Amino acid sequence: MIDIEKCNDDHIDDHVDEEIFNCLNLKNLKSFFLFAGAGSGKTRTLVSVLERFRDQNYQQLQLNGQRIAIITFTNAACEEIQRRLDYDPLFSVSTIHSFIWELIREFDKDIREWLDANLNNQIDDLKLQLSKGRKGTKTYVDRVKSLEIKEKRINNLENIKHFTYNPSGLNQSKESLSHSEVISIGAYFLTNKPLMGKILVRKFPILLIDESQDTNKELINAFFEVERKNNNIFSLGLFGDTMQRIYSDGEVNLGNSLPDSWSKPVKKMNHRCPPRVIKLINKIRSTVDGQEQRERTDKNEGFVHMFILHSKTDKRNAEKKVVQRMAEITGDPKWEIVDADYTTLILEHHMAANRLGFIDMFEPLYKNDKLKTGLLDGSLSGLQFFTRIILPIVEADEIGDKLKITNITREYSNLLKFQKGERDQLLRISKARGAVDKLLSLWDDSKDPTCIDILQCVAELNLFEIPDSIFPLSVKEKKEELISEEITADGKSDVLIAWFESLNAPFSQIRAYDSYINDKSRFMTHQGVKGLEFPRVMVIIDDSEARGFLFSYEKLFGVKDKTEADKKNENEGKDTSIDRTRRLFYVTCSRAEESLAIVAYSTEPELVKKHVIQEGWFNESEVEILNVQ
DNA sequence: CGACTATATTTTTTT
DNA sequence: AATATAGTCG
Repeated sequence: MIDIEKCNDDHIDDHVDEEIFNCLNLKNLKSFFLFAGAGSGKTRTLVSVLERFRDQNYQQLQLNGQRIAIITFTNAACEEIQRRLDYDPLFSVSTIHSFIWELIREFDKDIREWLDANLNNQIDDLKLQLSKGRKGTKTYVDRVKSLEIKEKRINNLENIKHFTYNPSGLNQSKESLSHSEVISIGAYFLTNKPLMGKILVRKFPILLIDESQDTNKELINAFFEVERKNNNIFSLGLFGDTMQRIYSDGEVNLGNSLPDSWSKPVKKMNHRCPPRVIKLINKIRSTVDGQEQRERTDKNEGFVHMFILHSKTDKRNAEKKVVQRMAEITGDPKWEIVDADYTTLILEHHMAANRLGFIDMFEPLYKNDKLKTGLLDGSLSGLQFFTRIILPIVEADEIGDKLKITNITREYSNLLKFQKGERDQLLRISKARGAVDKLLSLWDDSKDPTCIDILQCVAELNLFEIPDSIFPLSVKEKKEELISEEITADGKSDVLIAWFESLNAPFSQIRAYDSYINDKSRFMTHQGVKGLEFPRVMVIIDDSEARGFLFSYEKLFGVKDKTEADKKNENEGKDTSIDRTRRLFYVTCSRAEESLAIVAYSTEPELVKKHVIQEGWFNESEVEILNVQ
């Protein structure tokens, strides 16, 4: 009897699909806010409702030349939804940035006007700051530079026929808008230019927004405005969970003051996490809004375990130990080091670089603003030289795959680009083979050559073309010249010095970097895992290693007291850094499908232990202070 | 020397 | 957006 009731529990959210489907009636469109927590099957709802909608309305939309827009926060989420909708062109699935860009890109004249006004404001601000600030400091120099750039840009505005959107640190063209400009322009146009709203509604009668709690607040309010003006002919559908708001420009009170006409379905189930994890996240949430998720009846209980270590512990050893303990506790061999399959969540990228061992090549490039984005998305040509040519050759050599080496060489090497009807092809092939062998001899006796060594070797052999960005480093004994360039310190030598420092790292770091950037490693950031799920999750918490200032786990865990700013925010009913950290903690914990390990480095392990037990997050038996050398 | 002020630090988003 | 630290003023 009880079992049957429980089984039905797994389906308590089924009515939600129906409710949303009813909003999407083209004759009388209605907006909705779906409260959908972690693992609530939000994407499944989205997909099944849209498929049903398509079956009934395909022709009419086709006839009107209309589509359904679904906008997501990250590319990962965008791809996932596209895939699950079978890449049907009826659905325009895009990130919020590309969606807004597509909306505004034709309006060059209006963009120019907006930019002119916006740049003028910024220039005024900068001038004010310059007049108040101290001279000769780094910030002063940066401000002067920034002012120059902005003045140049504003003077050049009238020459720009078409604006573009390809902001990457290095080759940012004069025509390009930045990420935040695109969003701000979109919000401004939607609010102040009625035509824009009409175009939007005409093209996309239905607009669904994933992770709406993190959508830029000006923009989300602009969408609300469009919705208000287009009752019944436009449906705005928001999917979100306020507890998972982890970016600072989301609308704080989203969902609190929605018009009565909106449908407000709530999903209660969590289909992802095991009962023990759900108990934990409900508890973490209890002081915020008391919303509780229900567990599935068909899941194993699952595991949560917290390991507390002193901040000065050796982290590699500590985390090895944690993994061993998790294997013992859960009896799950996938926590074992031998065939490990768990995901480690770090707060900031450099924490992954430390753990995967590529910090030496990472840090110099990361510090340089022009190289930072390219480093993180793997698009730097100077690194692709190593990751796409050298690394595959080295890996092919390790398994003795001669054919693969030849293929890579043929694809990239100058030595194997034949003229038509050229003679002596065999000679050149053997020459190229000899050159590759020479290059590979750098790894003889299990040596780990530096990237500079490899670069110079390749240059000497004339084996592969060397990207412009690192070409100056391919000439041997260039070091002194670099240092003299440093003294002149123009922008370009900054970049070159960063490259020089980075490429002094051993090549093995390139392999580690490549695995991280191309998602082959087990590491992800706390903020980057939004919407994702993994069977085994290890959350690394370490304020002392983190550099940012947005989150403070030491405060959340009761080690550090509330600051004046926290008390002030609390009194004014505003978000405090503790609230913010709690939400991030909630997001990371709610990724786990089977077992969850929290690894907290603290200056006061005993205090942390006391606090997390007192909060009711963990039982005594689930918390251990590890002493690792 | 105490009091005050300026500065640096992070995540995600594109073609 | 919050705070530790470095720097400056009286």
